[in-house]
Amino acid sequence: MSSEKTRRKVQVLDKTTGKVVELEPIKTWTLGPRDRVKIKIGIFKSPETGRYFRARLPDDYPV
DNA sequence: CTAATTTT
DNA sequence: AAAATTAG
Repeated sequence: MSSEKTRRKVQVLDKTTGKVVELEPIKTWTLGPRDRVKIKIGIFKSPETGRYFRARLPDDYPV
């Protein structure tokens, strides 16, 4: 549906406000070149500004 | 630059 | 089509 599995809240730095907030990602995916270690990315919408922003997720986030 | 993904 | 996200 949204991401996959039980999406939980993550502490992320809201790049639009500069504040740290706990949000659920709209969607998450892994990012990285084929032969490199991949990182996890989530897309969020700031509750303050309504702006979208992406942020890295913890490596153990259920994607 | 490469990777995926979405919003602008 | 561009930007943004991380790091090797």
